[in-house]
Amino acid sequence: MSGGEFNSWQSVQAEVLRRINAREWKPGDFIPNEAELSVEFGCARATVNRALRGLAESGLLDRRRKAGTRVALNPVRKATLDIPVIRYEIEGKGQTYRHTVLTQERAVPPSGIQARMQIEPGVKLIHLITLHLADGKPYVFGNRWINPEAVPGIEAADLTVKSANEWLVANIPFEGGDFSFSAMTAGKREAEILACREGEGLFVIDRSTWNKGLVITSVRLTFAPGYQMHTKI
Amino acid sequence: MSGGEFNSWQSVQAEVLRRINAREWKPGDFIPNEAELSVEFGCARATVNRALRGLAESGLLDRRRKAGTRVALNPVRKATLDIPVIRYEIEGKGQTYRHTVLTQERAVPPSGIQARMQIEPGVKLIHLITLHLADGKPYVFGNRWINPEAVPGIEAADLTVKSANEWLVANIPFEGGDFSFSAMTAGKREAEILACREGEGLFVIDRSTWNKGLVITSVRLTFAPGYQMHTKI
DNA sequence: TTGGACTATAAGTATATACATAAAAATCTG
DNA sequence: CAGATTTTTATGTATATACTTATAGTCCAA
Repeated sequence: MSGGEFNSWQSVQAEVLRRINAREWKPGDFIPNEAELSVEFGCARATVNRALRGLAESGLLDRRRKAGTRVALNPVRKATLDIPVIRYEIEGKGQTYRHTVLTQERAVPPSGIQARMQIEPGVKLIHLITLHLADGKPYVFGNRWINPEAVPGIEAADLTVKSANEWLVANIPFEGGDFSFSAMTAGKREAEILACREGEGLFVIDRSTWNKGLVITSVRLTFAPGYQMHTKI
Repeated sequence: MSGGEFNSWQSVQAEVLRRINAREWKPGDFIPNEAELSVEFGCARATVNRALRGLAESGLLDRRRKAGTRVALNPVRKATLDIPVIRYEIEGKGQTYRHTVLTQERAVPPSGIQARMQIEPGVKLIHLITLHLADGKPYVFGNRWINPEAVPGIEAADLTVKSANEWLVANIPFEGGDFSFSAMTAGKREAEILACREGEGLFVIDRSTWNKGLVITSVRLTFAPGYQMHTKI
């Protein structure tokens, strides 16, 4: 072979992709090793490595040392989705953003939150209910618990000016977070706040962020009807 | 500085992350260029490049040729989520999987589907309603349209044995897909199929996949109440 | 003052080489 | 023959070097 010249990792990747799609290399098949491919493609092994690594990261190839590289059997595709700050999301659509703090208090969290945030029983957290509006219409409301232990300076911050989320991302570093996406049924409270009917299906994001083993904050975002999250692979 | 030795891209990445978290490099700041960092860290520029590229991919750094590298101002964090085949998802939880085809027909799609799949008006597609069960209980139901034009062999396939999704991922290569996640309110039909109450909030995934410019299939997955998608960053 | 050409710069990439590491396969040992 | 040990091998990574490419910034001319 080696009719074509492959002198960039992108072209190598494209060719490998083509072979997978054309079923020249079928799911489960081992493909030639990097050394062989680099000879066939007329490029350095590092170039092949770069190309294959990308495909492995996206779940299309399985690679193991010594064993080799094979086309993934069950293509668990990985989609990446952007988690924007709500203000940017709204302003990005050309709408005006506003947010209001409905309540702010110190309180002992319910047991679910307590467990998720790994808080000792009886410890009080900051509890914040906020509403974000797009063009004046309710967009999403947030039910947020903040661990003041993990967030120096939060007491002094005026969260009515900048939203808690924005204040946190701007001031408190974090290592990771976890997200869950689900749906709920609008109860009386949600219907009131989001100006929708009781019983409507609402999109919900639960998010916790942590740093140095301490959970900083845990928030449930309940979106007004019609909200969609979008991504592609 | 250069007190510590950084001889792996992971350690360089960790150190850069630490500086960002410690606000030594603040959001919006330009950080030293690769050449300078490689001197400071006592490693090759390629190693620094590898480290920074990873952080840029995850949205924490903005990199532009000539301009340089800066700490991202609005940290649009990118979460990756796995899109598994439903059978694996269910079996992975230790439950038994079963699926049934409720209806299968050829029909002209509604205009929304027609537009999304870029189908000429009046062309008939394969329309498939399926239900996936976990431990015998309704888990998700799929409302799927398949473009037979793009899927050779679909007519001959028995989709009651293998689910349409599995058949497609096993037999038809695809280049990309797009996903949207949302919530809906259970109507009479959904309530019946999923054995839930009318008016419950349900999690919905709409997915289209394409190859060579042709949309292969478009499906709406409506999940039984309680379904959650999970990811972390 | 604008707009196009030029230049300097930082990231992006390719390559040969060398060594590290995980793990499959082969070999040795009790 | 089971279990431990060694060998082999494919991927993973580091490095020096060289070249490519995008583009911010500058300069000059219309």
